[in-house]
Amino acid sequence: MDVSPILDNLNEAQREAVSAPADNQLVLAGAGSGKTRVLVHRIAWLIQVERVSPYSIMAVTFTNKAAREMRGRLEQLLGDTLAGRTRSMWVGTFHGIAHRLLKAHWQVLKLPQNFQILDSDDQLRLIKRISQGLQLDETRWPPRQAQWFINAQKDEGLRPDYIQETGDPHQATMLAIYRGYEEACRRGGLVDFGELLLRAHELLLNNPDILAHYQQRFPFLLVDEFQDTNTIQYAWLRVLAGATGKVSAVGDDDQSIYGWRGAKIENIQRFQHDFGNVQTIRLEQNYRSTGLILKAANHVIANNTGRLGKELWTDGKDGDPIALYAAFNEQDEARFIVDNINRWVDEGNSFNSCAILYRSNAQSRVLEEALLRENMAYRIYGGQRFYDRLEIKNALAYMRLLVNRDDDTAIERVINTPTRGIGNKTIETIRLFAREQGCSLWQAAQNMVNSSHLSARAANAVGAFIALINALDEACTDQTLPDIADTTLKQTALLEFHRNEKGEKGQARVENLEELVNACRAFDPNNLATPADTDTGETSLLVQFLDNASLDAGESQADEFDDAVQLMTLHSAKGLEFPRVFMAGVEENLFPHKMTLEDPSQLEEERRLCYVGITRAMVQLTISYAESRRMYGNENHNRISRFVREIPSECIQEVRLKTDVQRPAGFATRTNGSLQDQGEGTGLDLGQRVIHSIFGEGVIIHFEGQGNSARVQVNFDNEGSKWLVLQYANLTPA
DNA sequence: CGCGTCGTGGTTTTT
DNA sequence: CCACGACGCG
Repeated sequence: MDVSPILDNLNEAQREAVSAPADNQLVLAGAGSGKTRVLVHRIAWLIQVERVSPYSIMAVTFTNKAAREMRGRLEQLLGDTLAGRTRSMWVGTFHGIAHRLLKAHWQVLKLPQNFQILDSDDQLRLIKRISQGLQLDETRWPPRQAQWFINAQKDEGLRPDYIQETGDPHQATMLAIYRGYEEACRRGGLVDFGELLLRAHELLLNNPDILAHYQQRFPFLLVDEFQDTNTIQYAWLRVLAGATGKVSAVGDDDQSIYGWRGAKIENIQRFQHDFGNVQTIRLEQNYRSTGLILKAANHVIANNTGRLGKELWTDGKDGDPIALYAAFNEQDEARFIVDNINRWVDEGNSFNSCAILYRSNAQSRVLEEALLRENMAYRIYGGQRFYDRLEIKNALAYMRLLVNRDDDTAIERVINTPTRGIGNKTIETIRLFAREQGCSLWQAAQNMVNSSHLSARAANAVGAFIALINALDEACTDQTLPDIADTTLKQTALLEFHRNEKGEKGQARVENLEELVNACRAFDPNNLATPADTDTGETSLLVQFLDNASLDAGESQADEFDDAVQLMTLHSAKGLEFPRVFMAGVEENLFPHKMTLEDPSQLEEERRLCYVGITRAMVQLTISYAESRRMYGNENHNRISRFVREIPSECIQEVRLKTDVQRPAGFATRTNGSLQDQGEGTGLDLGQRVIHSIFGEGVIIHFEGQGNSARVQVNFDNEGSKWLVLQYANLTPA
C-alpha cells in the first residue's frame, strides 16, 4: 500500500496523529496547525491503511460549514478510491446526526414521523405562550430567561423530573414553564435543538439493541472542536463508543470560547480518563501567522491556568510587529482603521484580506459608518441568517402546514400573515379552546368554524384560512419542490403582502422570497452537511427541505465573492484567517467584558477569545482601543485591556501620529491621520484641547471640509461631542 | 388593524 | 444612546 499521498506534506506531529494506531487519541491542535487536514488524513489512513470501511466511520463537527468542508476535502483526497462510497460514512454536526437517529427511530421514540424542528425563535414564541397560559407576568418572568433555563437544563441532560427542587420559587416557576413547554412540544410533535441531543442520548441509553447496532456499525468516531462539546454531547459520545469504539478527539483547550452556552472544556480531561489508552498528540507548528504574532499569542494565553499546555511556533519570518493605536474615541478608532485599510489596499492588497474583529456587535455601527463614509465595501458576518428571516420563516411555516396541520407554531405564525382579519381576540379564543380540548390549533379552528364558538365574522375569516391551506395543499400535490414554494408564495399572497410593504424593506423581502424558490430548486438532499440515509425514501423532498432549513440556517449573507472588508465578532472569527486583522475596542470593561471581571474562569475565557483573535492574523495585526467611548449614552473612559499588557513589548509598536502639538497629559501622542483631514492652516490640530465659550473644554477629534465650510468635531468634557463650523465656533487652544 | 408613544434593557451564538 | 416590544388610541 502506497501511503505517500496520505502522509506526504505532513509534519512530524501531524504524521504521528494521522498514522497512530487505530485506538483512542486526543489531538491538541493549536490555531493554524492544520487541524482539519489531520482529521481528513486520519480518516483516509483508517480507510486505506487500516482497511476500515467508510461505512464504519462517523465524523462529528459543530457547524454545518465544518461538516461540509470535511466531506469536501475527504472526497478530494480519496474520491477515486472510494468510488462514491463516502456517502456511507456519517459526517455531520451533532445535531444533524442526532436528527438522523431520531428520524430513523421515530417509532421507538414515540415521535410523529414528521416531527418538526423548533429553532430558537419558534422556541421563544412557544415559551411565551406557555407563560401566558400559566398567567405569568412577563416582566417578572421574562420568556428569554425561561428559554435560557430550559436550554441549560437540556444541555446538562436534565428533564424536569430529574431536576432537584430547591424550594426556590424562581426555580419552581422555571420548572413549571419547562414542564408546560415539554408538554406542548410533545403534543405538537416539536423537537428543539437540545431535545435532538437529549433524545439521541436516551435512544441509545434505553434501547440496548439499537445501541448495539450503532456500536457495531461505528467502531470509529472522530470529533472536531472537542473543547466545545457540552455535557449531553459528551455523554452521547461515550455511550455510543461503549467499551470498544475508538474515538479521535480533536480540539484546542485554548480556543474554548463557548463555556457560557454549556461547552465543557473539562471534557478534554475527562476524555483522557474515561477512554482507555488515549494517546495525546500536540500540533504546535503554525502555518498561518508570523513569528511575532505567535509570540504575542503564546504570551497572552500563558496567563491562563490549568491548560493542557501548548506553544505555537513557526519556521517562517518574525514579520511586522503588532501595531497598537490609542484612539481618542470610537470614531477616531474607526477612522484610523479605515485609513489603514486604504493604505493597505493602496499597497496592492484586497479589501477582503482585511477583517475587523470586535467583542460585541454594538461596536460594528461606528465602524460601519466610517466605512460607509469612505464608500468602502464591507460585509458583516453573523447577522440574521437566511432561513431566520421573518419573511422566509413565514413562507416555511405555510409549507410546514402542508406537511403537518397540527404544527401550532406554524399556525401561530401565519394565521394572520398576511392580515386576513383574524385578530388577537380570535386567536386567543382558538388557543383557549385548543387547550381545553387538548388538541391542536388547527383542529380547534376547524371545530369552532363548524360549531358556533366564534362570531360570524371571525368564523368567516378562520374558515377562509382553513380553506386556503387545504386548497394550497391540493394545488401542491405532485408538484416539484420549487413549484410548491412558488405556489405557496402566490396563493397565500405573501409575495403580494411584502411587495406592498413600504420602503426598501419590502423590496428586500420580496427578493429573499424569490431566493427561497431558487433555494428549493437547488436543493439536493445528497449534498447536505448531514445527508440522510439512502433508506429514508419515504420522507418527501419537502420534509427534507424543511428539516434542512431548521438545521442549517444558511450563510448569513450572500455576496461572498465581493471584495469587501470583513466585519465580525471575535466569536464568529474562530476558524477563519485573514492577512490583515484589526482588533478594535481592546479595552477593559469591553474586552475583557465587564460582566466577566469578577469570575476568574470567565475572565480566562475572555483571554482565550483574545488568543483566538490574535491568531486569526496571518501577516499583520493591529490592535486599537479608545480612551473615551460612548456606551449606552454616556462617555466611558476605559483603560487599555490587560490582555495588551500581556503581550511582550518587543512584539508591539505603538502607532503615533507625527505632530508637534503638545498633548495634555493622559493622551497618547496622536499619529497618522490622513493629512488633508487634520485641520492644516487652521491653527488647530487633531487631538488638541480647546475651549468654547458655551460648551467649555474639549478635544478635537475630527476635521471635515475646507475654507468656510470647514467643520470640526469636538468632544467636550461635559457636553459630549459636537460638530461645529470652524468659522463661527471661535475655538481657542486650552 | 395599524400607527404612534412610552419604557426597558443592552456580551458572545450554533444547532 | 438606540432598538425593540408592549400598550393605547383613532
